[in-house]
Amino acid sequence: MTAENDTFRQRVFQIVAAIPRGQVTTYGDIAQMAGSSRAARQVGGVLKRLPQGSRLPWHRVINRKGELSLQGEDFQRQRQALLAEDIEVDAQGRIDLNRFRWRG
DNA sequence: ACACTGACCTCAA
DNA sequence: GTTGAGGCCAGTG
Repeated sequence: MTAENDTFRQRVFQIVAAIPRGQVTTYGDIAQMAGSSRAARQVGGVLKRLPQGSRLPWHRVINRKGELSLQGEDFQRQRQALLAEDIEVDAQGRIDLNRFRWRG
């Protein structure tokens, strides 16, 4: 966590913070916006290790298939957070990207 | 510097 | 519709 290595993480923070309420985007898209188009996994890594108490809307980030990538209780929490902003998520965690995807 | 991990993605079958 | 293999590359220890 040196000064230089913070750039990717910082960009991810900034991009995720910019996702409007009621919309979602994908790990891959964030990676691309952050300037490293093939670092989709890293976006997940960054969000996984968010400091507790962060107000970043991490729940608005899903995978390319339009599904939540989390499991268990985390899955439930993300689903509730999305439903709370009127995003339609079925029991399988699927979302219609054509309707809720954020276009920057 | 090295080895390993993984909230991903693409493509092939 | 599914599954699996292979690649990707920023974190982590």
